[in-house]
Amino acid sequence: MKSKGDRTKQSIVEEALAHATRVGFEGLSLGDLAKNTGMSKSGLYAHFTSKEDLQLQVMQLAVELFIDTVVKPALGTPRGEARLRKLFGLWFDWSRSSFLPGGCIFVNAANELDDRPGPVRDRLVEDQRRWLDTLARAFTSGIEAGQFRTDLDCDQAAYELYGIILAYHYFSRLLRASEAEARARKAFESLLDNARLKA
Amino acid sequence: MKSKGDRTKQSIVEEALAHATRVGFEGLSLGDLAKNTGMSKSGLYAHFTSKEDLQLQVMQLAVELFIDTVVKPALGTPRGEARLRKLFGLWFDWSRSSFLPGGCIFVNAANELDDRPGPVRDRLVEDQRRWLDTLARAFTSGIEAGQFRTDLDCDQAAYELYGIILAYHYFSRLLRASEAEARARKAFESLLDNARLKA
DNA sequence: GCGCTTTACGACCGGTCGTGCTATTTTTTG
DNA sequence: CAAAAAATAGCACGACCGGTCGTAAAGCGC
Repeated sequence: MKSKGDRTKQSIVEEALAHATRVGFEGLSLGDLAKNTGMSKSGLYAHFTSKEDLQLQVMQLAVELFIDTVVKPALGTPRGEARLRKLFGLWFDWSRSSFLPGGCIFVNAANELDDRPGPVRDRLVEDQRRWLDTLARAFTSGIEAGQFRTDLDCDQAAYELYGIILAYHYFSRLLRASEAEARARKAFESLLDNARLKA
Repeated sequence: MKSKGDRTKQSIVEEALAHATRVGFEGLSLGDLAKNTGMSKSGLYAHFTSKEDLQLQVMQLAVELFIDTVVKPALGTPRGEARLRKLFGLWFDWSRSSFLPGGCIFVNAANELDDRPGPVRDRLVEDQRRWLDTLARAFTSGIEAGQFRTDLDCDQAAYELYGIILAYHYFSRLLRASEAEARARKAFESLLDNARLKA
């Protein structure tokens, strides 16, 4: 029941998402997008009320894709350490998915928007809080399952885990370091080790 | 023996550095800079051969300031753990210094330039490699001083340390989380703990 | 304080930006 | 198949972009 307009709009936003991973949200240009989608600038623009509207829809699509690729599939694995491993592994798939030629859009956006107030930033912050909460809760579940120390600071663990993810992004994207993933996985194991109950 | 031109040029680059921490290197606009420095656009532009030239000089200044505020002062403390602590502490001063209202310029630039080839990116990569090497060597010194495990993977430790720094930047700048520094320091202690010789 | 050099200015270039408005084409519906 | 509705194109706008002029003023060694 999707109209023609809905379909073209979807493809525009997808193209914009891919482009945004490379040039950022502000770097998106309606002219470029029109060229890449084979449309006229005005024909493309008619689907949105403003550039900011476009940016918001890109964020929206990114969040939906992230939930589909990372969060939902992980819900199928048992709580605690197993789910944590799954989340971590799926994040690599996400950050390398064909939708995101420039790497994780959230990591890119976090840096670009941290000093630019507005609805796009607000939306990002909201969703990132949710994601960190998901990570923290995975640690909490690990405690409840008897896998992790009862005195584990779960928010702290989520902080450190996200640090590992950010470092991976930095090493692989800026430095083009081939060992980036191995380093991230090693750090992850070390983090889990510290969280575990000691014999 | 500094001429008038040298002085104004310096103040332009300083202003550009501060501005770049908020809007990025590409976001720098000659018109805005001219307004902020009270000059005409053409008068300002006469000091540079191109916008890219300006960007390179901003990078250059940032590196010099970083070496002065972080690297050099740390050389005064003994190698190994003490120096590592000093480097870590000084980095906070750096990232909050008045030169950088938008946070560490290197963290911002890393994300902005990771997909934009060119001399500015090349320069950044070179300097960031040096910085990571400094961190790794601090760990090596800790081994030689008998403070850390002999089987410690120093590059891995540098990776994880930079992850902590990146997470701090993310938590404080995007999420405006007041506990960001405390989290970073706790993670740092945990990293050192893992590096230390076990009893 | 003369005269050369450095520094800064205002005007202006071609180009691209986001964003309207109107016409035309295409899709959907009765 | 025609009428209504939706989608797209064409065109123009004001603003701003990086960059180039020729020229005037300020700095400075002699």
